[in-house]
Amino acid sequence: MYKISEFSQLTGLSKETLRYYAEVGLLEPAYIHPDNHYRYYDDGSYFLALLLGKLRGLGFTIQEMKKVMKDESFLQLEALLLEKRKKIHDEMQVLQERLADIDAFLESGREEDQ
Amino acid sequence: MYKISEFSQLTGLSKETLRYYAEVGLLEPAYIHPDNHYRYYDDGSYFLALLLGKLRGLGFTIQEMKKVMKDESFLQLEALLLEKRKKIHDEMQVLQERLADIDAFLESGREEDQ
DNA sequence: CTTGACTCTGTGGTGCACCCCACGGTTTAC
DNA sequence: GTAAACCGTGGGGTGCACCACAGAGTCAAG
Repeated sequence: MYKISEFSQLTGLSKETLRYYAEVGLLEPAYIHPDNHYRYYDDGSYFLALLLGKLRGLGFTIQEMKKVMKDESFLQLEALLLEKRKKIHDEMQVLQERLADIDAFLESGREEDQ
Repeated sequence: MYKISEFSQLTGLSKETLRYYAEVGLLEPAYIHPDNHYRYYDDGSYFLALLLGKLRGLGFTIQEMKKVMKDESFLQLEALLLEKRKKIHDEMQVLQERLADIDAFLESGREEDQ
């Protein structure tokens, strides 16, 4: 059982982030001491925290991470990763269109100069 | 001279957006009646509002639009468009890397299953 | 036992680009 | 003249993912 500071160092997630993740129900501590309300994390938490850190790095939002955590067996993890993959792809499409729009705008500006 | 509602319809920018753009110094009304504080817009405003609407569609932030408006001659417009173009390009790079990371993660998951 | 390090809760702030609402004054059309 | 439509200001709220801080309680080491 780790206290929050130690767990923070183990996982690379800040104490505030851990508190926040607990608050939104993303990663609850394994145990909370009833008297002082200290949060205690265990090795199971550790595994989950690493996964969350990884997903965060991949650009997952809190809501998307929640979907991942809801399924304790992680059988859906692959599907959710593919879903995220598609979202990112769609975002890239939008950016691609913006690039094209800017190019068109630049082009129209150059014509006016002639 | 147009009052805000009419100008909103002409430009496609909502009244709240016009109020907001005035507040942040992006597009000031051509005239403000000293008694009732009504905002009045003219044809010069119209041109600028159309440009702002266009830039907004291209994903420009307020700060980026401010840069455009600071230069009344719009001689820098092309440079600012190219600057934005680069930013979008960089964003796409980030997304591209995320896609690759997700793919790598998917791949590592599949290996474990064997 | 003391002291310093740790923890908790609750609240406020961040940046972005607005939207919405209440309240009160104004204008316009009839 | 009156009622409907309009305008203003000020404030609060939105969603995201935290960070910062104050004040109070708690733990661990010497």
